[in-house]
Amino acid sequence: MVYRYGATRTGRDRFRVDSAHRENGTSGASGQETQESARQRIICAAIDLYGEHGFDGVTVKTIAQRAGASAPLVIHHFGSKAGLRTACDRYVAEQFSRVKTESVRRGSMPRNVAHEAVMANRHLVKYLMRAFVAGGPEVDLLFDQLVEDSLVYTAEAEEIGLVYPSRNPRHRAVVLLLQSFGGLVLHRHMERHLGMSLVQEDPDPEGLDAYMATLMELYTRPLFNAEAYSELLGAEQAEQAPESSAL
Amino acid sequence: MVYRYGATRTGRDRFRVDSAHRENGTSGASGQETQESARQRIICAAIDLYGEHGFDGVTVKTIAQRAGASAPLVIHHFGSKAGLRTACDRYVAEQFSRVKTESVRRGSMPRNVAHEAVMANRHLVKYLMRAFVAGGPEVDLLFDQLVEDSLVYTAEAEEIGLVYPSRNPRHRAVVLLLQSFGGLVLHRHMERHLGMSLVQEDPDPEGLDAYMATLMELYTRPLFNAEAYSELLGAEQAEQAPESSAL
DNA sequence: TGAGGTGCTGAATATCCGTTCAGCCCCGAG
DNA sequence: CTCGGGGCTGAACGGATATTCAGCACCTCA
Repeated sequence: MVYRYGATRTGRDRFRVDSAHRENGTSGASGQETQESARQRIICAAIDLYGEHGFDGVTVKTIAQRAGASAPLVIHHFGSKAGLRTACDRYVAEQFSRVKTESVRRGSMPRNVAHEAVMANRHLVKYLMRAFVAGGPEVDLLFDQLVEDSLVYTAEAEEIGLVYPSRNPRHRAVVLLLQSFGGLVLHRHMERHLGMSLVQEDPDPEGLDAYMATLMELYTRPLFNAEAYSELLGAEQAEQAPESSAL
Repeated sequence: MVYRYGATRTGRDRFRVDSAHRENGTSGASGQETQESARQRIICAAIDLYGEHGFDGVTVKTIAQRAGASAPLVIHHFGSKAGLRTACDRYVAEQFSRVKTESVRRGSMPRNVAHEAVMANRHLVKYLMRAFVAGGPEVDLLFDQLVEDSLVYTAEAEEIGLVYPSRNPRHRAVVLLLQSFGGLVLHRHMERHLGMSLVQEDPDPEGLDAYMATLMELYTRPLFNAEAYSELLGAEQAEQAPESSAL
């Protein structure tokens, strides 16, 4: 009963990381990998269940069962439930960095990296969203790295003329990242309203196209009329209202 | 030891709702309100603590202590912890609708409503973000109402010429709402990177201005060069990549 | 063959937490 | 004054859960 991510490898799954790639816990781990090590199975099960039900919605026993192991074994390997949590954080961070390095080695266009990486590793992303709202040292670091990567990619895109420059590229990167993740964290409501979300099992193409079209509209055309806005702002007497219904 | 929201009423607090406004549980509740009822105190304490630590991070006992009551009293009033949760959901939804109706009665510009409402009711917003990611009937309904409201406001803004029309206003409203809430849900990282967040205690003005400037830049000027983008898209052979690093 | 070590488990433990119970205080009605 | 009831509490209960413990199976090396 070995648990395995996903089902079939479609064309879009180029970016999926191999879940069987073992992260060596102790340096001299005597290799015995006729099949996935229990430690690895536990981590994968935990990531899936945590991503689905949140950190507090899953018991150690449930994770162990899903991994085909016993609860004490989980403790044996990770010391405690918190230890498992940080192990998962580390594992996810490592996998994401692997995705990144592999995609640059493959010479992919940077503009595809993030999106395809998300699509191909839903479990990891779902976990990551939970982790981002919960916070934690490992995961904060990962977020920071995403900001840096985003800055690099955006700069490259600027040079091609694909992206317009910003007065404060770093701030723009952070805000864009936060906004993008917002749609993932609240995928529940995205599913309810748009009929799809990026992390659901089988996103139907038309819903995805609708979402992408909306994003493209938002990002290729202005939303506010800047002149009308500042005009209106000047017309109102003392109302200090720097922003609009966009929160 | 009566717990009370906030401290002093500044000019910006026009939109704050009166936390003492009692929601009548049983219809014929014999009124005895020399001070805030315990039921109300418990709800306020729960909203604060839930918003701060999440639904699973707080015990009934903690809530009771904060409200100056005992754990059994919480159960006595709400039946169970889940009952308290739905009572909080209902209360928050009611407060938000109150904010809305009061602001329209006051004749405020709709474009200010959302932003100022957020600023003035941080506890409610913090709770709401937790509730949005957790989901639930009451809270889903509230989200849907926010979408509808946003549609109305945006339509009005369109007529003034403040906002440009969209091919699919509803989709745009949903995506904008999700993106905006993303920044609130992940306020942790917004604080770490921008030095402020909309739900923190005392947002320093310069950080807020920086954030607003970033938002305005994003919403008044295009981010992508549409021509360059579609050109690039046509140039690439079979790469089906509908979107970019914006996730 | 035996010793030791590793991976793993079932049962037991300790703790926490939501909930129940029996009863107190206080106030208003008869 | 007495009765009754509502608001409220301390103590106890029961279930769930992370963690510990003692030991089993198996494998390796002497």
